[in-house]
Amino acid sequence: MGKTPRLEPPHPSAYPVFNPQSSISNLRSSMTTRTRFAPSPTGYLHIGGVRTALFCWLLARRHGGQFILRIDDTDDARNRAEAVKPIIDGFKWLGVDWDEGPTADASGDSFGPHKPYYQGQRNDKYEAAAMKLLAEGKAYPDYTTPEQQDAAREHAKLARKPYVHRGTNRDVPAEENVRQYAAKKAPLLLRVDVGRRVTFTDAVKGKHEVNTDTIRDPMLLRGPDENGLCRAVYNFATVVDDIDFGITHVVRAIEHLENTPTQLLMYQALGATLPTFGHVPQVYFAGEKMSKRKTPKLSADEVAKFKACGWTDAEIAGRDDLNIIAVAYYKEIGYLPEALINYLCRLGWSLDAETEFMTLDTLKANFTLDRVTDAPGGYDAKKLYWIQGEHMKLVPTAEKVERCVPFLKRAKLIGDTLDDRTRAVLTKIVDASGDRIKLFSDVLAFAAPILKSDIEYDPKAVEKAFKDPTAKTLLAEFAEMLKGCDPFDATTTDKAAHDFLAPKGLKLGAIQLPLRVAVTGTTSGFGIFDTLAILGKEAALKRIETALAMR
RNA sequence: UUCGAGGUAGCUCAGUGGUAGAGCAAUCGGCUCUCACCCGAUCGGACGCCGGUUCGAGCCCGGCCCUCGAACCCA
Repeated sequence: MGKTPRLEPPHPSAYPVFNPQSSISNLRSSMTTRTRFAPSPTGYLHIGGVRTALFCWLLARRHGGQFILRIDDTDDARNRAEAVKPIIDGFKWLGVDWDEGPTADASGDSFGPHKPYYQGQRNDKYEAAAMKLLAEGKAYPDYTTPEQQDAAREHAKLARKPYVHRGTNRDVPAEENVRQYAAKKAPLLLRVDVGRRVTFTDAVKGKHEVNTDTIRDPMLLRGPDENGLCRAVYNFATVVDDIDFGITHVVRAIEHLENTPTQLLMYQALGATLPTFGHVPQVYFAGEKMSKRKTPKLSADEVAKFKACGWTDAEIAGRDDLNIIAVAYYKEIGYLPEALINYLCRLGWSLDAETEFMTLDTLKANFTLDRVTDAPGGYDAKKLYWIQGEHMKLVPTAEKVERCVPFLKRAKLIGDTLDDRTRAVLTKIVDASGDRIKLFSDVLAFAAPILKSDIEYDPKAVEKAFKDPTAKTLLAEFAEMLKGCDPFDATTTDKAAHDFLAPKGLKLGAIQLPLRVAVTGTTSGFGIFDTLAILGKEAALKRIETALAMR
């Protein structure tokens, strides 16, 4: 060990830190927790990313700090509003709010003391930081040709050794490098001192130690592009920004763990205090990293569900984010944001040995990095669905109605404006449906048979209900009794049914199915007497008549 | 190939040297009006393998196996 530099994270009270770009952050309270989530604009919000973002957000909220959103678009081709919008919309839907970052309209503007928060708009800062390192002799231009580098890489491969790149001007004096770089731009590399060890403690994964011999001289700035612009590479842009923003906890996906020693050297070169790092394990699907490509397309059932919601085949086909990997899918099929949040947080993190269901308040009050698990977690759709059901039980009827409305409108079961009478009917339907509505889109299955004026009889249901020839006779007799029911409410018709069946020695089962199919066209639904009541006497009797006349 | 991270019930996770746990799923039963809800029960495990330390190992040590990830002028 001896003279080995140790890059242990400081005690939290050591914040705030050196900040090369701004003096504002030096005024921060030393106890502030600042976290960030930095998605690259891919055009959809990945649920694995959401989980990481949730951890960051919860950490900031728990400690009264700030959560910052940053768009990592150093690869400038991706810097387009349409690629950012779905990400921002996803967070808005989830209710994950950010204290600084891109504006909610995804116009490319930012808000907050360190704006802009788009890396594509911050290259001047990266260049300034890199020039400082160049002048100090900590960075140097590399004039290695691609051919030379390929050859070196091939050589290392044959020798079965990892390729560790060192550039041409590594040992050239600082002033000379400044002169050469001014004359001819090239990739700018950080000089890594060999023969040293970098150690750090990850808040999730524990102690890590790396020998600098295995760390290549990392690129800070790329060589000039066709416009002569030298754009920063991810690793460097991230470090410059995290320092500038005063990030205290860098929580990100495990694949960044191996970037960390390199970034630590950058922090050191820039003279900055280190944040705490926490690397969270991946979300798996079927045993590997969850990705759009590996994830199943919509099932036939799901497609049917979307179509019932009023989607056309073309609309479904036109949305590549209708996929369990993207947040949009959950929104469109009617999940509750708090259920997705609960599930995602539970995936790879635990409150204790048994708690599965957690409200947002519980999460905000209890989230800690040290209970993030080491092992990757597999996505489990059934578990999510169960959690959804649990959260749905807590939603009051009025709110449930409100949140079902967009689905009913889309399916054209109700008009664009909602009158009081329709709202009253919907309330009755939602109320009668009870816990059967797991997803908001489920409301359609219960509402459609009642709201549609032209009843659609499912042939299979009809077959099943009237297979027994006595069914129609019974139903016709019972219809006569229904005519006399006044008021036509569930209690009255229920009593009528029992009065009708008891003398015959029959139970409700004898008439339940034919009656249900006659008035709804399907075999399932909520309570049959609730159904009759919501339908009203006239419509109910008319439907029974129609059913009796069939075949 | 090199480096890194994992492996406890079908799945997600607890288990911090002292008799292997929870939820979900599955199966069965009860309730009811079909489903859902609710209630009850059942099924679940050589803790990846081998060895070592220990009175005692899922936990500590060593080796191996398997899985995943990284090794880009991607992020």
